[in-house]
Amino acid sequence: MTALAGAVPRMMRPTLAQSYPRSGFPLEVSTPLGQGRVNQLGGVFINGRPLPNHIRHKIVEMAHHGIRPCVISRQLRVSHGCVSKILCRYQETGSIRPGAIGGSKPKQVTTPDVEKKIEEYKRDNPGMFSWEIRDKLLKDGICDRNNVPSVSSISRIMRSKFGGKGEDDDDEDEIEKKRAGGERTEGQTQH
DNA sequence: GACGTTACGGTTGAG
DNA sequence: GCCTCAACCGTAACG
Repeated sequence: MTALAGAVPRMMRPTLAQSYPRSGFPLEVSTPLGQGRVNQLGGVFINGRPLPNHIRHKIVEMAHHGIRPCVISRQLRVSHGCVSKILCRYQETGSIRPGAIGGSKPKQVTTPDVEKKIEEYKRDNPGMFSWEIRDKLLKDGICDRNNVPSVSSISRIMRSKFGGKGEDDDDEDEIEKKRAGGERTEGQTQH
């Protein structure tokens, strides 16, 4: 992360494809969650996806009990780099949850201020269209032509704020369930 | 042997 | 509705 682009690589290592005997990873297992892979410790993981919440929870819990990271790594079959990362983050933020994956860098148009204003407009006039809100943001001087959010951004914000689902209580278990359900259906459609 | 760090391929989602 | 791209993920390996 802190590696500079032009810096001389400190270590030359084989590519992952070379490290793993076949198809980039050692083993592929079919799990209800889709593309599961098996790491060197025999643990199942999904490349690019966060570890399940209960595993993350367990890592923190075991660390709390004074169990050493290497033992946690072996017991839960999670790479020690991952254990170290999760514990580090937990110490810094107090949260075991993964960061927000995906999304573009905010273009500084949908600032909390703007979001608040959009909410306000929508509350005042629920029938208001996105383009009208956009217009009003300009008119009220909240944004100018350069930083006004796009119509699709506005409708996205409105969907998240007024979409009908209780967006605020993003309970971890709910997220887990949603994810598992979504991925299961995905798998089913493929299967 | 334990642990911090980094390169890598992969996934995700806002714009 | 599709594409792009930056941010994050976990693993493996180095030091």
